Amino acid sequence: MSQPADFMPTVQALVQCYQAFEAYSAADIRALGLTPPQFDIVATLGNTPGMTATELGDKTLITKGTLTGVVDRLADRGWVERVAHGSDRRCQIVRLTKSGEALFAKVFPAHMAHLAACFSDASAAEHTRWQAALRSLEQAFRKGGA
Amino acid sequence: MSQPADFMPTVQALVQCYQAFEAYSAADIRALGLTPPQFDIVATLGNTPGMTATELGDKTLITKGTLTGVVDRLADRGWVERVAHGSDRRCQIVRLTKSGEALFAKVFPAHMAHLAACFSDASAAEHTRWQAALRSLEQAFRKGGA
DNA sequence: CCAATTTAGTTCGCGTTAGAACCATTGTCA
DNA sequence: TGACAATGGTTCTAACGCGAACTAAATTGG
Repeated sequence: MSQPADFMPTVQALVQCYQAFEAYSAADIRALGLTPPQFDIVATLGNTPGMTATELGDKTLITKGTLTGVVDRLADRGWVERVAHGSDRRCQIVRLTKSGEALFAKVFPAHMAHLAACFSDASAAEHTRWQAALRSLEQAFRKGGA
Repeated sequence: MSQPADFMPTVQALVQCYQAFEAYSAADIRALGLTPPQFDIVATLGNTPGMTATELGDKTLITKGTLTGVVDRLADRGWVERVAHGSDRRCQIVRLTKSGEALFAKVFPAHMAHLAACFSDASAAEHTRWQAALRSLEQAFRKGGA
């Protein structure tokens, strides 16, 4: 049986790593005038013809209740719009407006460049190692719940 | 120069791994009748004589503005109390009440057991590998910000 | 073809979050 | 000692976050 002393350092390392990323990323996004979920949605809608709210929630891991409010605020600022779905009157397509596309063209490359700065001297082998570790750790949590 | 195609898979793996952990952990904590930050505070105060709010915030990574509200709700339920600091009238010591200690004795081992289930067949070598990967990735984000 | 179920989104309650403004107390230093 | 900065907490605002209850529309099964 696994003891707390064995696995807690791993859990703490995960939490601290994530929070370091989150702090680094969020500061940049806020400086660009968006919140992290707002950026997430604009980035997901960029270069697409739009998608249903459910699809958007699946891709961004934002639950539908939260999504309504985030999309509302983006719509208030004129960056996204809701249009009717052709065949299913329950659905609404959320898509970027012209102004939203301009925003995407500005903030997406800027944020990618900001993240790229962290990895300027990371090798492909390091990325492989990070991804392998993270995916196996993720599996542990998914399996544990089963 | 590092390209998004190189590092985005790593970032996505981190986010997904963290969210898998968070979902797994939070579901158990809520079933125990607490929210994740509340558990964090009770766990931090357990087996201690109490500490100042600032210290508590440092250990739990909860900002002071948020901490006031979380401690308020824990105090409303009778699990923690604020007592005056002997020498500095600005400080308040937050500590578990008798009832809070009983809660800690119940929920802390329960949650540790819940997490342990994820790692029942993880070797010490795997933990070492996970921690090394997470710490080096964390360094990338901290260095990037400098 | 109609009742029962499912699905899409919104709304609501409660709690968390960061950051900024604010007050009281303490520390610094000239 | 007396202005002035730093520190400890609270309060405020705007935005998330989840789960549950709710409405409307579509699907399914008899």
